[in-house]
Amino acid sequence: MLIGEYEHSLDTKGRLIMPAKLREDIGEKFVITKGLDGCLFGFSQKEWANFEEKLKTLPLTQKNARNFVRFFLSGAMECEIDKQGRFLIASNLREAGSLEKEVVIIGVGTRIELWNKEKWHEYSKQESSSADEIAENMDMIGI
Amino acid sequence: MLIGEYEHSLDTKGRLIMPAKLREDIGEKFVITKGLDGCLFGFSQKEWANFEEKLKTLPLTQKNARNFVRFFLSGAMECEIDKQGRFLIASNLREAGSLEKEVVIIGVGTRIELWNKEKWHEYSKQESSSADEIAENMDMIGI
DNA sequence: ATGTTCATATTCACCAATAAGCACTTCTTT
DNA sequence: AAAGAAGTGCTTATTGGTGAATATGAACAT
Repeated sequence: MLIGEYEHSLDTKGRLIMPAKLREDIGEKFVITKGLDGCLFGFSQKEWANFEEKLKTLPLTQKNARNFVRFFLSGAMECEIDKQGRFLIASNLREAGSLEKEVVIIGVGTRIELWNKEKWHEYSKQESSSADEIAENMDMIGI
Repeated sequence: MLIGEYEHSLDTKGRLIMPAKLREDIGEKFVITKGLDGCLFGFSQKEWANFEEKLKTLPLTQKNARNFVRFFLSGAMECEIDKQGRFLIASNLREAGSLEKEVVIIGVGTRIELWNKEKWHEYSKQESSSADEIAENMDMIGI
């Protein structure tokens, strides 16, 4: 289970540390893609296979679905973690995720997400302030 | 059953004593997350597993669900109690719970809560003054 | 009261994770 | 062939997490 929030920075070559606590779960090789809400997604090989399966079931006949599939697959790349715990993010993905220097890496259960630090704080500030909504959701799933 | 109110302080590295009376129930490993009303929640592994299962069923395609899952999982971490009865709280969670030095730990049945001491006293003062109101609500659940 | 035990507080030293800089290779472009 | 860009790997310094040692204080028994 991937959880937690970590802050690290890209080096001059566009590499990023994979936080030690996520390394085991994400695996030595994993896949990153363009994500939703302006971040990048990262999947372990297992979860990626899972995700691919789901994409395959979408009807090619629907434009929506075609777009959705294109978005994820065209924006995907395989990453490998080096001996020092870093991985390289291709420049097109760095751009897609607005990653410049400071990056926030979060674990979201079955995937990780990479965020531009400022964007993340903006986003999470906004979200956690809607505590009532959160409480309602908690109700829904029974906490 | 987790009950009681305890007051302890963070050491310079951000570690906190788990009160002896809570240790057995919460377990050696447990999970803390951002909570509501400005405190942190702590769940035993069993309670957390339950919660995780439910989160997994939420759809990636809905923004609401994404927000909710992000809030809890990115704000969660697994803690382990060391031989001396302490556990480390990651700095982002210390910040989220406004924990500086003095911390109040309370047992709330299925979970514990960590509060900034001052905030807790403020909150509980305010709440206990409305004890009548609470009593009325008890009606609701048939006490 | 005295000694004993247990829970907690505090400090220090060590080790692992990370940040940052640099050198080397490969590939592309000119 | 030379220069530049991009990718890979190494080395060093720093930070922060972990464990050990010790001190304090409360609860309890004698």
